[in-house]
This record gives sequence, C-alpha cells and structure tokens, in this order.
Amino acid sequence: MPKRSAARSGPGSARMRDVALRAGVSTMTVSRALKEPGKVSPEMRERVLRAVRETGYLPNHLAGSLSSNRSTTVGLIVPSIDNSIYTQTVKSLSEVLKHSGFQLMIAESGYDPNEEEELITVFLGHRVSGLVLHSTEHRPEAVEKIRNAGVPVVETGNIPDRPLDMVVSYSNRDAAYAMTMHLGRLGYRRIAFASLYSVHNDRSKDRLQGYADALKELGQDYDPRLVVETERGYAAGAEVVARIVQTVPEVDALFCAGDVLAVGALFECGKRGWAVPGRIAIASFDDVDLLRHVSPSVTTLRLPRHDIGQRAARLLISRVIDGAEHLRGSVVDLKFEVIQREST
Amino acid sequence: MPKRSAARSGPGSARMRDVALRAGVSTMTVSRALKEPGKVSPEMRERVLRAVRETGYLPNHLAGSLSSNRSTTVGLIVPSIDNSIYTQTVKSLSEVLKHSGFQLMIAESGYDPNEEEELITVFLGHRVSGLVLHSTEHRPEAVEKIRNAGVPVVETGNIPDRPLDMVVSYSNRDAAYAMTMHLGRLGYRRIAFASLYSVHNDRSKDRLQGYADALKELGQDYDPRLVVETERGYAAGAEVVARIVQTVPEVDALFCAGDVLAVGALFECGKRGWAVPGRIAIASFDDVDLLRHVSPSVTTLRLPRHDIGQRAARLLISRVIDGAEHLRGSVVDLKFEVIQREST
DNA sequence: TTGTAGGCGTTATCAT
DNA sequence: ATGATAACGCCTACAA
Repeated sequence: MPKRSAARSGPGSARMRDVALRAGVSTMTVSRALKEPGKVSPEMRERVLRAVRETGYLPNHLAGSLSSNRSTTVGLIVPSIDNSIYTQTVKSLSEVLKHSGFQLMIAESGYDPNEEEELITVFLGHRVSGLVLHSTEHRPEAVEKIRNAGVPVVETGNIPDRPLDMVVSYSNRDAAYAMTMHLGRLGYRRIAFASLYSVHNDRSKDRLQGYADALKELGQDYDPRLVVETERGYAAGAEVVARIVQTVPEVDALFCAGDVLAVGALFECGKRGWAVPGRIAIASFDDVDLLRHVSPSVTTLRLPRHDIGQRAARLLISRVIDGAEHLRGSVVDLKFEVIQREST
Repeated sequence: MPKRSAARSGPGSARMRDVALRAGVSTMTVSRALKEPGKVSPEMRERVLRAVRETGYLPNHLAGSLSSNRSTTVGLIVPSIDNSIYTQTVKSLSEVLKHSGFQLMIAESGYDPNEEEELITVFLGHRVSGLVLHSTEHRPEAVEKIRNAGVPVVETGNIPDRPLDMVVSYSNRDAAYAMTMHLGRLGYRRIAFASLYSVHNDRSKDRLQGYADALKELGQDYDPRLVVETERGYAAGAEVVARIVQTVPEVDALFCAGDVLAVGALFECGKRGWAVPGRIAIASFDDVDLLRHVSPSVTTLRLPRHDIGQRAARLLISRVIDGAEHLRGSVVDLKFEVIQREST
C-alpha cells in the first residue's frame, strides 16, 4: 500500500509534480525552469513560474539535496555562542553564505573536543557541504570522520601547526607577541599577562607563548608570578589586577588576553584610584567597541573578525560550488593591528 | 544507466544498505536497531551496531527526513546576529534543541520584513520542524506561507496583539512602563527617554508606549523634547545625553531603552563631570553584565533572555515530537525585574 | 528544448 | 522479531 493515501490538499502540499501537472509539462521542465532558467524557453519559464505561484509550491531542499548529492548547508561550531568575539565572524560568515544560497547550521561545543566530535557527526549526518570550526584541537575520531566524509573544512580560531584542511585566522601567538613587544617598546619593564584557562584552548596557549617569546626578545625575565590564568568576566579581570599588584608591586603593565578581562581590570583600577597608565598600564585583546569608549580608552589588538567570516565563507563556497580543489589546505594568515590608546 | 557506477569506496561511503549486507540483515532491521532499539532483539542490535562501527556508517538525515516526513532542524531568525541581547536566547535555545536531537539553522533579517520573508521561505524549503522568530512584525505573505506549511512557530521578541502561533517573551511595553514608574517613584520629575529607531521594530514602539503610559500614570507631561530615537552604539548614547541636557536643562533622569546607549550616556556624564545620579540619573534596559561593573553601577531591567530560549525550545519540541496541539497559540508572558543600582 | 526512466538513502506499511 | 516493497520529492543521465 502506498505510503501516502492519495489526493493531497493539506498543509505543505504542493510538490513539483503538482506544478508540472498544472503547467502541463514534465517535472524536469519545472526543475529546469527553477534552477537553470537559461535552459528553457522564456514562455515555458513564464508558464512554470505561474503554476508555481498558483500552487504555492515550495521546493523541497531535502529531496533536492538527496537526489543531487549536494546540500546547501554549512555547519559552524563555536566554543560558546554567547561570546561577543564570535558574533562578528558568525555574522559575516552567514551573510556571505546566504548570498550564495547556503544556510548556516550552528552549534556550540563548550570548549569540549568530545562535544565537538559529537556535533561534527551530527552535521555530517545532515550532509553539510562544509564545516567551519573555531577550535583547532580535535579528537582523532573527528578528524577521521571529516576525512572520510570528504567535506571541506575551515578552521578559524588560530593558525594550527597541522591544519585539518583550510585555515582562515590570525595567529594568536603573533598577536600576543606584537602587543607584548609594543608594551616593551613603550618602556614597560614588568609586564603581567592574564589569559583565560588554556585547557583545550590552544588560542590561550599560543597567546601565552607569544607573550613569553616577546619577553625573551625584550630581554626581560619570565616571572611566573606575573602570569595568571583565570575564568571569564569583569569580576575576574578586577581580581587579577588586584592580585598582581599585591603580589608583584613593581608590575607596571597588565596585558589581558581578553577584552572583558581588560575592562574588568580597568574598572578595578578606577575604583582603587590607581592611575592608568600611571600606576599600571592596561592592554587588551580584540577591538570591541567598548574599549574605545571607556576612560582611559584601552590599547588593544584589532583582529580581523569580520574578514575571517567572509573569507572562510568564500573559500568554502569556492570549494563546494566551483570545485576549486587547488584551495584544499589553503592557509590564510590574516593581519592584525596594535591600536595604541590612552591606557598604555 | 544507473546514476552511480556500481561499487563504492570513496568518501562519504557507507549507506544503510552496506551495513545491512555486512550484518546479514535487511535495511529495516538496521533502521530499527538504530532508531527503535527496543524493537529488535539484543543480539541483533549488537550485530548491527558492530556492522555500523566497522563500516563507519553515518545515517543520512536528508534521506531519513524525506522518507519520514519529519526533520530535525529548527529555523531561527534574529534581526541582528551580532547583538549581544540575542546571544543568551540563542544559546539556551540551541542547548535545549540539541538535547532533543534538533539542529539550529540561524539567519539574520536585518530588521527587514522582506528579508525575513525570504528567510522563512528558505527555511520552509529546508523543511524545518519549527521556526523561532524574534520579530513580531511579518509580511502577510510570510504569514501565509507559514500557515500553509503547517509549521509551529514561536515569536520571542515581544508579546504581539495578534500572535502568529506561540509566543514566549516579556512585554516590552510593560517593562518600559515598570522602569518609568520606578523612576517616578524615586522622585524624578523630568524623565527623558531614548530608544532605538522604531521603524519595523515593534519592540521599540512598545517601549515608548510603556514610557508614555507611565508618565500619564505619574501625572507627568509627555514632553516630545525628552524623547529621542537614535542609532545603536556608545557614541549614540553619549550624544543623546549631551543633547538632552542642553535642550532641557531641567531633565533629571534618562531612561535608555538599550544597554549600550545607557553605558555610552554614562561615560559621557563621566567625561563632563556630571554626577550620576546627582545631575542626571540613568536607567537601562537589559541586564548585561557590564552594567553591574561600571561606576556608578546602572539601574536596569533584568529580562528573561535565558528562559525565553529554553521555553521556546520546549514548546517547539512538544509540538513536534509529542504533537501537543493543545499548545498551539500558547502565550508565555515571562516576568522581568527592575534592578535598582547606584545610577538612579 | 523537452521528456522518460530510474535512482538518491531512508522509512512506512504490510506480511511473515 | 524481521523482511519485502513501495514510496518520500527531486535530479542525473540519456533519449527524442
């Protein structure tokens, strides 16, 4: 017995077949009129489009993708959805993809590689055309699944030593290095460094590495008391600056590898009456709008968040639509910029 | 001639058929072993799972959804992806959905109903099981398409007069009313109001209405000079407070219907040496973390952003999985809270 | 330019 | 408990 009784009328009705009947043509003609208008005569196109309108036909992407073995979805996995630093990237990514007819499926891994693997599996099950992963640390099983699926991938959070496929990012190590050098050149001699926990977070690890490398270059000692790993939030930033100043009174600068931390630290200085940069200079990571509007305005790194999303999308699209296999393994190391402001 | 040559081995290989062959069973048994384990014998289940592992089989959701006429995706449309006030909602929405095996497709309408309609069409084409719309203003065509598709919808940005289907939100009008009344009760007599442009933004309109209603209740005159519509951003907030104070020197409070505006205004006061709340009190909308950490801390409205996402997801899931038709048209009016702080 | 036939990978339905 | 068969709605391949 057929799966579906017979006549249709209810919601979600019209199929391509209905349109074809109405227009008195075959479904292939409908399909062509819709997807390759150049391949049908103008009159025919008109006739089909009218039938489409009259029937309220809505193409079924599921069926289309299954049949053509090409989907129009891209999967994005970010560590945390409610982190402002990702939203710019997500926005531009989504815009460019939408423009090419792709839809974004988004999910959050919570900085957990196991969760990431789980999500990758789900996305591959949905037959996404491509994946965008912010993290650059993946479980071997995840890597294998991706390889096996043959899906193009872009990593966007860092420049990994051994990329999965394509990479569009700035170098966290280089950025932290640049800012630390900047502080050194400004004359600061005891530069503290605060970052987020680096467990399963190679971005944090690399930033610390950049800091350490710069200190060496500057001829300054690496003092473990000046390095703090902490959680997120304004309160954490406040606590860090208070603690550091107490532990190492000679400290004259604090480089926070996270915008929220830096602002938290700045506010704390304000409350304690410590001049910034007189008593202690403060530098941040990521040029969120807020940093320009606080007083004193905060020196920071302008990162190419927008470009990352845009270029990641473009690479994926080239691979998927144009089959640009020569792009496989592309590494786009985008530039960042040190923005000198009042706080240093 | 067959679409696909014959043997397979390349990427994305294993189909359910391969698993079935390997396990020496039919595809139906594989399907059951995977989706309704209770319906197959334990030994069989084990045999199938082993074959799944050995073949690296990844179920094809496209085919599954097409065949079963049930998808596991939900579409979300927000006005702007990079607006911090949505991220909390997106996060909780995504979490709850993921937990029930649903995936989130997200897109941005840019406060444009035409764009929204376009996205709705695309999502319906992907046969999403449900839609979450932040906006509550829709084109008639969009409404018709949704009706025709028979897909459950949740609106989350406001409590509309005539809901599309389900609603999970707080009332923007009531919230603005509550804050204005709060300011009035604190003794402020010349309360200014700043909001974002209200074109295609019923949230803004309703907030203004709440402000106006409260003024009347307080027996205060509605003075157009005290009402400003502006763009987003810290700079806009700064400009607003400067302008208002100049135009109406008697102003003693400014209610900003937007967190960024309020902070911008606060910073401007700081720069000009105006005491807050001595010279002018400042109140905000939406309890973002920042407001608690600036100095003075800012009085604001705590909105149920997290709950909204969670409950919206739950409603959709009930409708889709349990077929809970009695939930159709549910309106969940969530509570908000006035948080009194130093700035008023 | 248009149509015919068959398959994409899964699940609903009925039969055993 | 398991299997055979026919859809799901569209598109590839080929033919006319």
